[in-house]
Amino acid sequence: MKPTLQAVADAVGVSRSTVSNAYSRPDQLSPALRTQILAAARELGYAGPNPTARSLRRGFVGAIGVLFTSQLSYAFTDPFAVRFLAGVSRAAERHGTSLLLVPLPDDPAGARQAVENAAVDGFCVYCAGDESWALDVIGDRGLPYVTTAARIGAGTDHRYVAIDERAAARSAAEHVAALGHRRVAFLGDGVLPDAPSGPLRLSTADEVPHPTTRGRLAGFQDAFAAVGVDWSAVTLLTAAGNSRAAGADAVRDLLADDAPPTAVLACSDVLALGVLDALAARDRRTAERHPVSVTGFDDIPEAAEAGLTTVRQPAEEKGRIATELLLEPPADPAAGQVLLDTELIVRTSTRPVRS
Amino acid sequence: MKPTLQAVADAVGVSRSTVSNAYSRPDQLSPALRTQILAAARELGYAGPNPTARSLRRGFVGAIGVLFTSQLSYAFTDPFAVRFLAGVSRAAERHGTSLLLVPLPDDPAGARQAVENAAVDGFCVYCAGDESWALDVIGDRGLPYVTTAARIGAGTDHRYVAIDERAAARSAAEHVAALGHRRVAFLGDGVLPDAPSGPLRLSTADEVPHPTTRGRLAGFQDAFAAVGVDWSAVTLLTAAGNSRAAGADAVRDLLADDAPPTAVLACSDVLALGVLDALAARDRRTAERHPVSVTGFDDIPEAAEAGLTTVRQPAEEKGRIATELLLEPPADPAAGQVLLDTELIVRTSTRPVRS
DNA sequence: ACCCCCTTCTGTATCGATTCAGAACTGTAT
DNA sequence: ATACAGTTCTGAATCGATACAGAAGGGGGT
Repeated sequence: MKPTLQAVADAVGVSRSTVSNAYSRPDQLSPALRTQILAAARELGYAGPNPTARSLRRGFVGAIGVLFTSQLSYAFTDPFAVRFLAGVSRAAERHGTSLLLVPLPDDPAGARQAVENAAVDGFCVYCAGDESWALDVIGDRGLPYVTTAARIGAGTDHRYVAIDERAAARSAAEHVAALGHRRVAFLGDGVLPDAPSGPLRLSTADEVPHPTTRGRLAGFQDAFAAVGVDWSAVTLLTAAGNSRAAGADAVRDLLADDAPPTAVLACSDVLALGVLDALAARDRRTAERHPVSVTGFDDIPEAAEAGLTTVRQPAEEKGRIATELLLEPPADPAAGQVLLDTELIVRTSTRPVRS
Repeated sequence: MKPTLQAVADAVGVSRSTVSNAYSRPDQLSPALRTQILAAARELGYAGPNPTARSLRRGFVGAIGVLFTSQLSYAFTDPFAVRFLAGVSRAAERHGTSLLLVPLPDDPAGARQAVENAAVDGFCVYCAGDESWALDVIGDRGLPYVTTAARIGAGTDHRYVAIDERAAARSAAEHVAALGHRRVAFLGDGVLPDAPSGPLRLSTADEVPHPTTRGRLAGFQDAFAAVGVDWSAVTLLTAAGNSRAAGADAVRDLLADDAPPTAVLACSDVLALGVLDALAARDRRTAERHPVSVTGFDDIPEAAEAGLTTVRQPAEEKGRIATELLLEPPADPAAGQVLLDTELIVRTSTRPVRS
């Protein structure tokens, strides 16, 4: 059995409080006694106060939870999420706060419990699906949280760091529209939950449950509606998961059409890269006859190498700011609602439509 | 003030134990009462048992610590570390265990405390520097740990998942030697602590403190010694940090020499990519006059795109196995010491020396 | 000498739950 | 009617520390 504070106190012949002070408040006892206590502790193999007991008594933990509303291991697959995490860890590092990555089981009850049982002082929620249930649980626990998307219907004290998804997506779509493209496809991840990869019919973007995807699709729609391309004229594609493979799967059949779209607008770089993969896999003649422009979203490092036209959003900064917002809440609630700038990065994956 | 278990008990008119059972051992009370208790809890805004108190009483936490013996944010910068983390998270996910990423302050005392204060059931230690102090602290706390490198002088019960660094490095060096290269440079990260980027003199690889780097340098040396190239004839380079920029910095001066080495063997892909950057930055004439072969180590995704010859080690598997070893220790201690296979991947960055 | 203050240390209450032996109650077999 | 076995619930002890009010001891000023 590992020795406790009490054991050390007994060994030295002082009270528990004094030993506690030796560790946590050195100014409360004489240096000589402190040295003696620490020596005795080493002797006994006491490695310092039990973190759990300390947290219980002190009322705080020194760790924040990071929640991905999707598989945790997915977070390490998406370069954007990794950059976000890098930002989070940088801010946490500065505050001496640890990061608790909480995996969420697939079943709702289990996921709920995971959030209830996390020993943390607050949550940084990376929105990648339906997270409102989690925010409710966190709220019930009385813990603060910060999200990466504005929560609809939340009060003015709700802190978040987001981008204007719709405007950002529109900027990409306007660029593509300006190049003359009129027969286009929109590609999103999980546009409708559980829908298989491939085309989908939807009367309006409002039907998409996930707010980020909804916003981006709406932005695409805005730009094309402005040049007279009706929503019903665009092909809407969904991918089963935000992965390169899923992106490729989603467009494969469409590309085999007689008259495939001249441009595909994807809701993420990862999906867009998958589209590029699928395009590269076509035979030479098809590729020449039907060139396809592609845009992504996020501007992950791989996008530059692939020459992908995309919308850049500052990933690391998003993570860093979110964490800072959580760890040191601004006095002014308005300062807790951050909208980051985005920038259209034009590369070689978008070209004028062949006339 | 958030309600406690006691508050719920009082509201329903039962004992604390019963409320506790309602959450943790549903079979210990009648379904009717349980329903009533949960309803009352919801009513009061009680979000379930306090995780910290529960951990204290139960004696375990449900989280494992992940320790990078370097800046935590660095972990998200190195693709190899990210793949490793992906493996860790996959295994943790399956066990319903959370991951506590602990940032280590620069000062030794603070770093020690960070390890002492982490509320976890065990540690997964990613070796990337000097970690023996941390292992000592973890051991003193009576917690289990798994490392990514064999610990010298550790007992047969020490669990780790590693590769044969020396043999792996030798395989790369033999390939380069077979291509006829004799004037070569070895490049490592932090070959000597605090040494600035650039050349270094060392009488033997044994002087390198970090075991991984030491093993790899020794492996390089083995192969070249076998073809008659003495240790004193190779240029030893150190980089200040495992980054592309540091790798480029380390070789820049050397490349400007009249007779630069014909090959650079790096201890990581990240450094090797930096070398490629530096090579690409030379003017055309120099590049043609002095072609340089380059090898890396790890086989990160970027290596393939860059055509980098490298030694592949299974990153995700390393993380996954390490975590499994921690969470479900094998009965047979020998099964706790895993050596993974490596494979030399020959690409275009190595070519026969010009005769 | 006396009083007061300051430093150093002690004792007790407390953080919020879980555990486990046993009490109370119910129903069943004898 | 009695004993016995289950089920359901209770109470006290416990996990390992920290906070805070106050006791003890030492020194300076008058």
